[in-house]
Amino acid sequence: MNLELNERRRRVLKAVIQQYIDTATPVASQDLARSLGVSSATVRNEMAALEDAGLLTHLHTSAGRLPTDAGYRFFVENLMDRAALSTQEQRMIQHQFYQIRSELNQWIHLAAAVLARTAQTAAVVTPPRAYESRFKHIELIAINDALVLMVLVLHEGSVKQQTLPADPNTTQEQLSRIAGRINELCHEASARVITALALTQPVAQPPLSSFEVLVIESVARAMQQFEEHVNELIHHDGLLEMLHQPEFGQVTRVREVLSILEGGTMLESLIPQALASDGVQVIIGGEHSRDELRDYSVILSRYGVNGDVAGVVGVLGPRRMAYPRSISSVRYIAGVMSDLMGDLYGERKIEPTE
Amino acid sequence: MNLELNERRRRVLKAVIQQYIDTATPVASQDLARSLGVSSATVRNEMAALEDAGLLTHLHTSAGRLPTDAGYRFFVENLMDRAALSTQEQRMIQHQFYQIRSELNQWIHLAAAVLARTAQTAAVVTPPRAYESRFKHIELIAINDALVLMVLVLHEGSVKQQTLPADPNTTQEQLSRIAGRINELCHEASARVITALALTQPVAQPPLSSFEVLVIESVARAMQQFEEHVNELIHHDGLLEMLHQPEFGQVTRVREVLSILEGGTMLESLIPQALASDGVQVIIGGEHSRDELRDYSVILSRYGVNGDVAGVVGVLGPRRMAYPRSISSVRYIAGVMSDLMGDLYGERKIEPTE
DNA sequence: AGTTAGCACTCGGCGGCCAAGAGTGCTAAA
DNA sequence: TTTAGCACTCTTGGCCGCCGAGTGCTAACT
Repeated sequence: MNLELNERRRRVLKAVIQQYIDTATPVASQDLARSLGVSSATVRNEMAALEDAGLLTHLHTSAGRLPTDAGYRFFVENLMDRAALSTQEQRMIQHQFYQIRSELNQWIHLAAAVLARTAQTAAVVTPPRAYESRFKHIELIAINDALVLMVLVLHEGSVKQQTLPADPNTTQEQLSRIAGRINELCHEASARVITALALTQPVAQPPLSSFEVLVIESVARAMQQFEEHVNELIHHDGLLEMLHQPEFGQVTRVREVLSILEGGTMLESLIPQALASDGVQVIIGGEHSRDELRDYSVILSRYGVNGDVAGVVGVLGPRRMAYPRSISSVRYIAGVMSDLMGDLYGERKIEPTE
Repeated sequence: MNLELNERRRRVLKAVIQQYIDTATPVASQDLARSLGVSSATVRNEMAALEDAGLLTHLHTSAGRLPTDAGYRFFVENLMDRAALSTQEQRMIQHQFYQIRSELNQWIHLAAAVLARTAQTAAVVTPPRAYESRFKHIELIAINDALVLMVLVLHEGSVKQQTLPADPNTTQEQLSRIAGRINELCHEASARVITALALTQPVAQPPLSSFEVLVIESVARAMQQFEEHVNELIHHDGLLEMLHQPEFGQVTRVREVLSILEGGTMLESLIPQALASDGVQVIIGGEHSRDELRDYSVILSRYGVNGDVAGVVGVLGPRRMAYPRSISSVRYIAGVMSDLMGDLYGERKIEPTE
């Protein structure tokens, strides 16, 4: 399709899209005549041709032109200028991540906030998730006579906590010994292996106490739950900024976007796809498989350590989105997060256990 | 003021408010005439008297009446029927909390979700916070050659995690020994005490290594940060439900409420106040000190263990809020959460260290 | 004195109408 | 191939008048 367009026609298309993204109003032939050095009539002819090609439309006869999904797609793929972040912006972002580098669970908050601000739309981030979680460490801490706090650390660095009932007279030393034993038994094991361990009492000396079995079962359950639910957690930010866009003039739109962000829409179709692909994904309006996304565009990228742990960052906005800027922002943030995770996991490789 | 109102006048006020809460449209004298057994003219006279008393208004001459802030206040304090949750609802809620009783950090999510659903507005919940955090336990786990994951457990059960740089050749056994030593040194100490510990190298044998000092400093900093920032985390839910209310017909309202929930408005004035008071607080429209809250009502309650750890649950909604139902819901959820926390902390009392 | 029927009056909301303006499509000339 | 000119289309905003809802007041009734 791109071969059919001569240079001037491309220029017209590009100008229409850029101006429409900028002003949110259909662009008239007059608007482009001066900057292109031709008359408005000529521009109209070109526009009509672009409309025949399916790249532009208009809402009614006497209205200016605006891009179709195909128009945006062509723009994103062939026309747009890369809008790299300024070095100053890059430094600021780097600096913010550097400041919280040690607090892993704040990464996604920061990423969403920064992305929402630089791309000027709603941002979504899922926490990093290992392809298969592995047990790293467990700790048992007496809370009171009857309760024990179990802190479970997984290989990719996530920490889960849970309380367990305990025998009234268990001391902290006993708990530490039990934790030590379980740490050895479960060393580097996957959820499946640990589940098996809890079921088939292993030939261990001395045999496992009922409390030890309980702990192992809890570990297995927590790891399973984690694997199942971790990427159901989508953090988002920047909704407020996006509401300033004119497409959110009526509340039904707001409800729509809220239920996309907080309902399961993103998870069910977009996130898995982004996890499975390389590079930055751009999905425009009607290209979505889901009807409720028809009026929105989404830009997503995987981040993380190759073949190890990964999550997704991206933005959601109206079809009329600042694609160049948004794409650059998503790419950049994904890069920064990947680098950070590389520092954490880089030196180590998970090798298959069997 | 409540003495001036005779029985029938109270009935009229109550009926007006209940119907207005229900329908969101000003109520006409005709609407009440039948149910009160008098003519509409009589009702009009009563309404005019209630308007003189400042409890009702109307938007223009030919419109029905609606309550003023003072009217709502009088209703909440003298007129409304307590709307206890049905035993079935109570059982459902209890059950849901029971299912996640072991996962402390999910409490606030569940509380917000349940509250939003039962009260049918936006719910806000802050995590529990101890009046003064105390050190409980620390664990150091090798992540890779150069990084250590520090897991810090505070007395009230919250868990903080952080990565630290380490000497390249530190083994897990060494780390465990260091953790053990720090656990003894910091036992039950407050942030202040630990900060002092890091500064004034204590007379310890053998003297603290530079890594040990780093860990202690990190613990102190994490505890301080926690104390300062913990109730800056407000979780909210139910925004989407609330947007169905007719007062959110225009997007500016939505923006308003979003910036109340996500900006600092709640934290700065409402949360501290709720933490400092007993029972359920109801603040109606213009009673708020903050201008941006003028069109909203807030119902808040502290929850937690007496004198130990506490957080806040509550709802935010339009002035025209289902007060009876919302108040009961907030009270009930606060009770459930307090009970749960009692199970965790009840058996133990924090005694002052000096 | 309290209650009620009756009635005039007020005000918002809605639909219809018109004029203005924006922008196109087409035609014919350069 | 480009462009000037012009008729045509469609939206937008303002204005007008009607209708209905609901009140406030007065006078009659109990």
